[in-house]
Amino acid sequence: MSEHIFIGVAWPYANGPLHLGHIAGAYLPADIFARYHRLKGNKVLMVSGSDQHGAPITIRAERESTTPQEVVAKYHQQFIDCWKKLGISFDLFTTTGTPNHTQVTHNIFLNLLNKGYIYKDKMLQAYCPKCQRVLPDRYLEGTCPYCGFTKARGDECDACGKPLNSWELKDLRCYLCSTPPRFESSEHFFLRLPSFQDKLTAWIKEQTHWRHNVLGTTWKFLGEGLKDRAITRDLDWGVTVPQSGFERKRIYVWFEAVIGYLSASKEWAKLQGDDTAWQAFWQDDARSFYFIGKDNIFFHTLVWPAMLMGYGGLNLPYDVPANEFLTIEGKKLSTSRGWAIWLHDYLERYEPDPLRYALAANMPETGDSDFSWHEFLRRNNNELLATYGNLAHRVLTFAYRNFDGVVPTAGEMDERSQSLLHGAEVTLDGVDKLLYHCQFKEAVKKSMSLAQEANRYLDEQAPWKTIKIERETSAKSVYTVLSVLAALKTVFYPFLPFSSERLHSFLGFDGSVKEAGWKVQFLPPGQKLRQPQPLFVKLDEDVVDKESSRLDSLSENRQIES
RNA sequence: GGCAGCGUAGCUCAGGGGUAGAGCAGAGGACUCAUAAGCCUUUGGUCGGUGGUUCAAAUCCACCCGCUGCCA
Repeated sequence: MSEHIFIGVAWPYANGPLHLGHIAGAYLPADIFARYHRLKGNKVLMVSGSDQHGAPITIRAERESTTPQEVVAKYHQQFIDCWKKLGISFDLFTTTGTPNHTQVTHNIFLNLLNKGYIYKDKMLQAYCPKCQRVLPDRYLEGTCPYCGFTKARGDECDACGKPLNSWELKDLRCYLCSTPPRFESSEHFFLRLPSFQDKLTAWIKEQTHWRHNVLGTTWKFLGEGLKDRAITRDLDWGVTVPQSGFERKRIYVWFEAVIGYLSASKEWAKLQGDDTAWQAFWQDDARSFYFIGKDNIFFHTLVWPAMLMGYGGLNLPYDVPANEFLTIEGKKLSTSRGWAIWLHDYLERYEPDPLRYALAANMPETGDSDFSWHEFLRRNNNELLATYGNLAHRVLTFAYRNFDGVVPTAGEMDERSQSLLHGAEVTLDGVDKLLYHCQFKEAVKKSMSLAQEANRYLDEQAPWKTIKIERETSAKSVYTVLSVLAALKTVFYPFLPFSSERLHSFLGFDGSVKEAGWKVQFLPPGQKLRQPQPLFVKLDEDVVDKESSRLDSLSENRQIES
């Protein structure tokens, strides 16, 4: 039976390029999951988009003497290019800047307002008279009252780690121009999160299938007690507030960005020519999955569900398989210090599949994990290429040369060969279950072990020997391994779509792996093979040194600049 | 500071009350179809530290140390 699977992926902030942490954390697992479900014959809707609002973008635009719209457009285009090159198969990747998004946001805002989940109140805000801008906490700087650090931010002291309220700081000033701010009273809307506390608690209790880290974080927030949160800001860049008197205010990004999941679904439906097509993914038995980094858990397990509960009639998340963080060469990623590997930069120089493999095989599912160029090289050369790529290449070239370029007729299958074919089906089944439960790392491992088993079989059978004595025996072994390759291109498809498609074609199939479905696609004897080529490129050892020094120099330059 | 997660073989990571696991790296071997890839065998860890609960702890508890994140 075909299922409806909604996949929401964290909205990247259109303020800078994407790095490997973003990919390992959200985009790659989401794409693996989407491809898997499509192959299973399920209906998948995977959406996301550029988050284009918020103060950092306006400030960046001012610094670069351009407009927020131009900053956003630049990165939005870069994101789209990256998705294409890396094979992240969104059904729609839009932005929060569409009229549709504004309309959907207004609809939810007014709905929650009418039901009393949103109320109006006054709050004090810091305002910089020189920048003529309301200053969010992190744009305030001053001296920490606890440790005396002179560059503490309005929300937290970087030196002693204490959380702060901006008015506690001594010598308070604007982070951008050092002018002392003045505090003004301003009217804003607030979301009554506490009124969802009980319902959320009851709902979270049922989510026993969620990851431990996600549940742990969620319970922590519930335990502390939810608090009301402002959902509007004094800004001019953002989604407008549909209330008179609020013409110069905008909806706070955190509130409208999560609504993007719904507005993107509606936009997708319109593009399909069926305005109601989104409903099948948001109602009834449809299950929704949200792929995010651990920093985003609060918004996806509590805030967004609360908004949905208040709104009514739409499915709450079925799962939020948040990943932990990726470190680079053992050090934490830092965009401001230039300690990052940028996706667009990687894709200019290397193939997508090896990266997908390296990140999936070591995905930060249960804890932070590390990416190093040495490890990347090893994964590519010793696992991907040596175990899987070489298996494909040795069998395909052997069949191509010795059996007239066609799939040989197997003849009678012995027990060993049958058990390997059975093993292929067991693997398919096992990977199926693992992917169903979002256990990506295990799924890669299990897939690779099938390739290992096939290598072992091939060595035992030695068709290169038997072909000199008994052609049928050799044909049987070759046929068996070709069938295992057919299974491998299927199990690996979610992880390695590009090489799977190539293998699919070398095996003589037409069309895409997608159409073949999640099953061992046995080869018709006599099917014409295509001239095989190596699936993966061996990387030279000096890649490690080159990339490491590149990383160091980028990082140093960045520090000199700032 | 509070809270959460993590700390397991040289490296990257699984496991999670009952004789320590995988892959890679290292060592030895047989083979040669293949991108000098593959296969077999093998070295290697008192599971961050100290206490405690238990017949039994890497696994539970307490405290400590280190790393990471969150504090809306």
